[in-house]
Amino acid sequence: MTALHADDTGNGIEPRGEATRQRILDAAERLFSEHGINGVSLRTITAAAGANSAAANYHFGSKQGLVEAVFARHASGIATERRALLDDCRAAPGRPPLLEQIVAAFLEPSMRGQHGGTTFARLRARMIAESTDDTRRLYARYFDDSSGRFLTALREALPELPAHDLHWRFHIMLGTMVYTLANPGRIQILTDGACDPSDTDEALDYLVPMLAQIFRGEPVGSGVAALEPILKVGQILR
Amino acid sequence: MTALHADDTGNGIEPRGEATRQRILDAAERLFSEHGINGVSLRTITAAAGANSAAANYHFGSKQGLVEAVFARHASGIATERRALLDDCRAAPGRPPLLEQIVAAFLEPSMRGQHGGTTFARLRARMIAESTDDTRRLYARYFDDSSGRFLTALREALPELPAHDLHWRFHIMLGTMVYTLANPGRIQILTDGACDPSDTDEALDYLVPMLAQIFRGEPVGSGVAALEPILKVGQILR
DNA sequence: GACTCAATCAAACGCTTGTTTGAATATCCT
DNA sequence: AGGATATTCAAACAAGCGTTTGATTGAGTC
Repeated sequence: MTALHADDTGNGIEPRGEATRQRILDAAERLFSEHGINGVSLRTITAAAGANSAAANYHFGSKQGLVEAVFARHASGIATERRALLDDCRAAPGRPPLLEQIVAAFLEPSMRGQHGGTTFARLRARMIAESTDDTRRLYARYFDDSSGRFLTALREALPELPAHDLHWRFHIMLGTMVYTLANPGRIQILTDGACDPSDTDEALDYLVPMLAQIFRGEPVGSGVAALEPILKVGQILR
Repeated sequence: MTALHADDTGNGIEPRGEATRQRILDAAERLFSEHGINGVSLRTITAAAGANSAAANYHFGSKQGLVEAVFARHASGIATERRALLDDCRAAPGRPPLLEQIVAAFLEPSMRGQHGGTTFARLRARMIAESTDDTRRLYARYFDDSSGRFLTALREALPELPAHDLHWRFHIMLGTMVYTLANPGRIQILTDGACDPSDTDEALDYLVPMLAQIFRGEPVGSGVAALEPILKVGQILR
């Protein structure tokens, strides 16, 4: 009744409690993504996992420990696959790498079925929005490095785009991705099903070329200037 | 010690408990937006408001009642101002209405200082991500009508854009707005402060022309077709 | 078969939660 | 003044929370 769990040592045999551990992780991932982290109790999770109420604390130390374990289970996989796909882009025959390919390399690991699928995606979106200091640190630890790599790759692919524009468009890409992952259902009602962001395959098919087009668009500074004679943006309404 | 509060009847004098009511609303708005709805207790709120622990239940019936009151206080104002600004667009001299103007009419009421400012904006973003059935219904009740109006206005402004593209771009606009409102601080670190989405004025100056440019972009279907000889999107990586 | 030790279990810990209660207080009306 | 009413208050309620405890289990080792 003492120490925390030690990771699978790599040999074929697994620790005896591993099955329970996984069931708790699965239940926690599902319930956290459905009701938010503060919205689910450890008792609910362990009950759903068919385990004793004390099992979560035994295997993960605390609720926060369980949260981090749930997050780490897929986050590192996503970050790793992102890096690999980005390297593939750069090693491609026709360089510089195609913008679509970079965008796809960023989005696919999050939105395709592996790495927890839509359930884990929804949890990530929740964490970004809930965004306590704990979760923010957690998110940054796993994803800031990969985001940084993509920013430099994008800068190489778009050498003429001002940094200001690049960062804002990256921000748009992140926002779109998170919103797509977080929202299974609202938009379809509004649009009579003309687009379905909860179908992540359809979402990828649209978002990858669309975001590439956004990155390729001319810098917005000049766009504003061209518009100025007509109406100064930012003063339009006030 | 019985009935719930009745709204200000419009005459100069206000009910006696109105001051407390407002202090509770203010404290709740701030704390909800900082820690999420499930992350704050009524006791914390009433303490921050300098009121008795029972005051929240007295004035709003229940915690859910307080949540709805906090939301309603600014949501209806935002929706109303949106409608008014959209009508202004259509009454403008040079028709069809400028795309920038429509986008600004959609974003400004949420992102400018009135209607709760960044605090309430953050709360909205949280609610979208938390997205229980209750909050979803609440959000829809106040904003679906205005979103619908903007969709038809955009369709008029862009008659040649397929509905599918229009809806997806609207989705991108929503996601970008929510992400901008939800995230005070992460991107700046990543980008050395080259863009600051938490400064909502700077955000508006960039997002309005950028989103207009996005809406004006050519339909993505044809973009994919043009790309097909090189690489079929959606099969790029798998 | 005895020993070991990770894993499970029922039970309890102290604390916080949302909500209710009934008395005390403040304000207004006549 | 006095009575009516709206609001505040301290206190309590049952329920649920995260966590800890100490006994019990059961597979692996000697």
